[in-house]
Amino acid sequence: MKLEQAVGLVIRKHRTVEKISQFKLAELTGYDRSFISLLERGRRMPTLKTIFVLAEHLDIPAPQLVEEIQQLVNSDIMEY
Amino acid sequence: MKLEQAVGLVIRKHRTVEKISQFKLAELTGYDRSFISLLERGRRMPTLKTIFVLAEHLDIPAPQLVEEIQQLVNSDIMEY
DNA sequence: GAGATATGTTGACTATAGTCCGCTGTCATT
DNA sequence: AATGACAGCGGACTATAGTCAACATATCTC
Repeated sequence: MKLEQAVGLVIRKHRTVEKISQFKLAELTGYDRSFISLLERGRRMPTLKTIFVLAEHLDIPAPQLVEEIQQLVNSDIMEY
Repeated sequence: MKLEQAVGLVIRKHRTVEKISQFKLAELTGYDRSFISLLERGRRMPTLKTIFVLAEHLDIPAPQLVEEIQQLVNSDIMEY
């Protein structure tokens, strides 16, 4: 799977687990809601800083977030 | 410590451990040498993609690279 | 002291991360 | 059917990641 897609899936997964809306996550992190949407749909590649900020507010260590992303990238899961 | 500084230190550390020059790392990763220099001096915040590419050619898992960066950020080490 | 290697630095450029605002569609609730 | 919460999506914008060429300095070796 493409890196952008993996990033989006992992972010969305943790956001829904935390039961918060894109709006709320945007509010928490200080990012724009449309940007959160772009990230989750795999249309943007975040900087490392963004990963740290998101991880913090999704209550997950940044390295673990990256780990999950990497596992998705290395998997054979496809999108269509 | 600032995130950018931590990124720079960790990259440089692993590059020197691997005993390769900035030039060589640039060649391996496909990035510009001046960009490697900027990163190591904490003047640029890489995207997550860049982290993955660098990690691959520095022979270290990306999550571990991020882990080391986080530890530096959370430490009390100062630069002056 | 000339040449080779490694890094810093900078200025101008291109690509893309991230903002802001607004409109659309969907779904659930009343 | 109206309202409200939520997400997709667009265009136009600003900030910054990453390129490229060039010059400077330091060190080391011959």
